[in-house]
Amino acid sequence: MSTIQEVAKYAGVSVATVSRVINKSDTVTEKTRLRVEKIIEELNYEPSALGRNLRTSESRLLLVLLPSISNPFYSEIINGIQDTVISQGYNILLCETDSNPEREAIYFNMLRNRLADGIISMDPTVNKDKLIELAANYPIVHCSEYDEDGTVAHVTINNELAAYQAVRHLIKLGQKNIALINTDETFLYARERRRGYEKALLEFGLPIRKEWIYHADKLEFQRGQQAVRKLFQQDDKPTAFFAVSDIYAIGALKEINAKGLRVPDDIALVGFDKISFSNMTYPTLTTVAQPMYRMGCTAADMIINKICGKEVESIILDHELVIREST
Amino acid sequence: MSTIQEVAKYAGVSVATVSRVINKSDTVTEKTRLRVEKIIEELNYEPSALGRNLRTSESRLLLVLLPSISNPFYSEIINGIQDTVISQGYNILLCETDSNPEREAIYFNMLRNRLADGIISMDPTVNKDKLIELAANYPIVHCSEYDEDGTVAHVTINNELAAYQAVRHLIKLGQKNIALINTDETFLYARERRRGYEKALLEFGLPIRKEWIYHADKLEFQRGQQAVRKLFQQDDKPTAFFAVSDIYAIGALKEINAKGLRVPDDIALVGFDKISFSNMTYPTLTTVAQPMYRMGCTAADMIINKICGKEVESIILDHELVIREST
DNA sequence: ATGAAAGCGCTAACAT
DNA sequence: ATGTTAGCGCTTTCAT
Repeated sequence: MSTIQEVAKYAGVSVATVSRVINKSDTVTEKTRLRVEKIIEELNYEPSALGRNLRTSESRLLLVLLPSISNPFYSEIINGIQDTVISQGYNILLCETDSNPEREAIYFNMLRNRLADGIISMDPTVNKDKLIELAANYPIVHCSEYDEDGTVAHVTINNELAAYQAVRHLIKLGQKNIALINTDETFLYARERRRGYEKALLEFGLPIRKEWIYHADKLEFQRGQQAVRKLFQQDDKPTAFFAVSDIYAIGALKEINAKGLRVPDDIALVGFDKISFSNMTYPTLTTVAQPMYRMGCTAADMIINKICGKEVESIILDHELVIREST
Repeated sequence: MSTIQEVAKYAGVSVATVSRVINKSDTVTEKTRLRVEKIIEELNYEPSALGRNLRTSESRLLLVLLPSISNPFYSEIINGIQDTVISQGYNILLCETDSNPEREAIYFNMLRNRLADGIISMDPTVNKDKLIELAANYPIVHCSEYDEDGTVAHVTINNELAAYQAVRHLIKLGQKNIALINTDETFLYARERRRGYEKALLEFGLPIRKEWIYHADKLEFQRGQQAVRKLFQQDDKPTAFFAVSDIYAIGALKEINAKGLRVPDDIALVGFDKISFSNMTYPTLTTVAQPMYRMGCTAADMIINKICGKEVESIILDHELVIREST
């Protein structure tokens, strides 16, 4: 690997001039520029980001933290982020945390280390204190998930309202026995969606039955199957399910079909996220669509503004209930 | 952010000693070590990776290139990589290329830049010349996909054999009219699996019919639906499908169901990859399982060995035909 | 056991 | 328009 020194030497100029050529300063004569560029080409020289970053103390790298890449929900968000940051000269690196505090700490450290300029986190706040402390000194925004106490700027949807509308939709269809398939309530969205579910029930005079609220721990299809199995073991069986993720809804659907019951005639079902799978099931899934691409773009704009020292406000985007065959 | 200088100053020692404490050198007295550690704690000091990397010229960061994170096939591979590299003091950054040469170039440059120590690529070789040139000077291994001309070490399965076995399975079930739903043949696995498909047909005296080989361009469910639609427009209709990805197979299944045909009675169907969703469909999908986790571990071992200057050999892992309800 | 000092590759302030 | 030089934060060699 050649260095700026070698380029300078062979081009017969100083390193400063080479640096000027690389950084497109306009105070270099055409002739010099061409000579330097020729040498750069010949030596196959590439400026070391390490040296540059150490000097400028910026890396133009953004970290995107996500619990797991196997949830297709994140894909579109990432596309939005990617498209937005690239146009601004940044790049993103995806960091899978598994919601594991140790892994999270590694990525947090990359920020303190100056290896990255900012973090877009889609992770529930595993290490809350650390995050808040970090966010005070470094650019961090939350996307989709966020910290309820609210010191960190975020972009998200109104999860409570979305869940409320989904459940109200079921109730208006005549459903009275609606179970909730929820995820781990360390996720804020899980807590919010439960609230929306409960609010809808209360509003229509339906009882909130603890035994009809199922908590899955991992976001896997199998957990949706398990949920249905468990809920159907009870004497009083629900006739409708609201799942906080399409992943669970798809698992639930599989189990309902396996029991010989028909959706939506015997059992109604609503999911959340409108992942692409949700349109491949039989029947297709009623679900809540989030503006994922736009959410990604927004998060990207926010983090870049933050890096530039601007104040950024949290943003709530619109969602939409997409009614398909399962209700 | 505090620096090593400040720590040295407050601890009343030289920066060299602080460095020794950080790097756990054993030539520091207990007493000094404790004093320095106390100051590090107090100042909330974190060594700058930038300074360190510039000095040691290593980053302990590995890049993992993948075409798209929305294909669940990659998830398990990444888990394998992650688990392996962490134990060796490395970290990975996921880079979504969209098989776009420009994006790929960005990540290639991170390697030349010394921002990363090595690349595990699951991308088809978009920019072949560049890759080969790079691989000559930097640690790169291919995982799953690879370069047929073979200068870059890789870990993969025998795609041709796997496809052959899948199709043979259909033939032994009495199927004579088997269509292939393939992906873009810039992917080597697409070319190999087609070869396996053709080999099986030839071996059992069945004709290879060009019009029964469908090429989808993007890896989306919809393409599987389209494939079936297209293939069914023909006068001579296939009665079985071999799809080179579960994604296509799932789309195909949806379309077959929509036509009122039954799987496997009317139409038989085999997929590839054994993604988790392939067990959620009705009926469940016969598919080819790859040892994804192990593939990830192997790729990780290979790249680390390469970084350490060792010679590494390409490796072929075993696959397995998983027979389920769709055949 | 510890310190002084060089230097990794680069940018930018200052000098010419 | 170009060169000289300091210094970003760290590790490591060589002295002491």
